Amino acid sequence: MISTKGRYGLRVMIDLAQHNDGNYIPLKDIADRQEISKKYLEIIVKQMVEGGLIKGLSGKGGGYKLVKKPEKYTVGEILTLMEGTICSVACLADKNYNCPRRKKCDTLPMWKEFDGIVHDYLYG
Amino acid sequence: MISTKGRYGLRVMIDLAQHNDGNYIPLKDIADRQEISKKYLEIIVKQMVEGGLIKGLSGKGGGYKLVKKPEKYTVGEILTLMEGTICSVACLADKNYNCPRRKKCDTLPMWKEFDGIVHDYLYG
DNA sequence: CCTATTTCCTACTATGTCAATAGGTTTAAA
DNA sequence: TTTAAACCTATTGACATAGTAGGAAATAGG
Repeated sequence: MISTKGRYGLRVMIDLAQHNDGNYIPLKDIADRQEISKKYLEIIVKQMVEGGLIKGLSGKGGGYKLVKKPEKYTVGEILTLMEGTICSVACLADKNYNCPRRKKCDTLPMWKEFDGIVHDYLYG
Repeated sequence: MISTKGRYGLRVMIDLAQHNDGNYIPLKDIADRQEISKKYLEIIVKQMVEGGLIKGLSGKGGGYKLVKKPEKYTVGEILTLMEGTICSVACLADKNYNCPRRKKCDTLPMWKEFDGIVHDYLYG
């Protein structure tokens, strides 16, 4: 289940795309339009700045803006940043998670196929 | 992310299908084969009995068995029982969760389409 | 009837994540 | 220099996860 971080993060990105006129957009405006606590959004946009999805400018006239054209983003990259991973099962989420049963697991192939379908939709 | 309840539950179902000879299969055997704590599996199979996926028989010679033919089950129904829901976002999980923004939400149509694809794969 | 085996039941717990809130500091434009 | 904005650290209550513990009830076979 995608948490509020992923859902709100996506809505912030769409809001920024819809007001993508070159200016920095104050978080307050986004919070008002999206009806989400500005304080909580601060945590979310911070992650997005650190992840390189957007950039922020402090001070009067400051705010946030996209770093690339809206159409260059995928929902997948936004959700992956906010959620840490969008894998359906832990077995596939972390390369270091080497399940000792992976050679004989009857469900792993299904999970891999499922994960592929999810990825195709969100990144495609 | 599907939790251990969903993943283990599915593995129990497959194990029961692979040993579906009419006899009741003791949980100990399943736990040994699947290398999962029998105590933890008790919680999981209890849910599956209550959900009507399998039936249990107490006492010597007892255990668990499927209530219908293996091919009549879908992964979706098993995961839905174990996880409560397999919706990708809370906005779609609960009929009673009436988001006040649902009429104007820019992301809801995307989530609905995504959920449809997930559903098609898991129940199809 | 007795015993071994199995399900069934209640309770407990440590750890972590979620969804924020609170209050302040720094930055930069006008 | 004022103002408006990002930026930073910390805290919190509620809930879910992933089990563990110990026993009671049921049932088949001898």
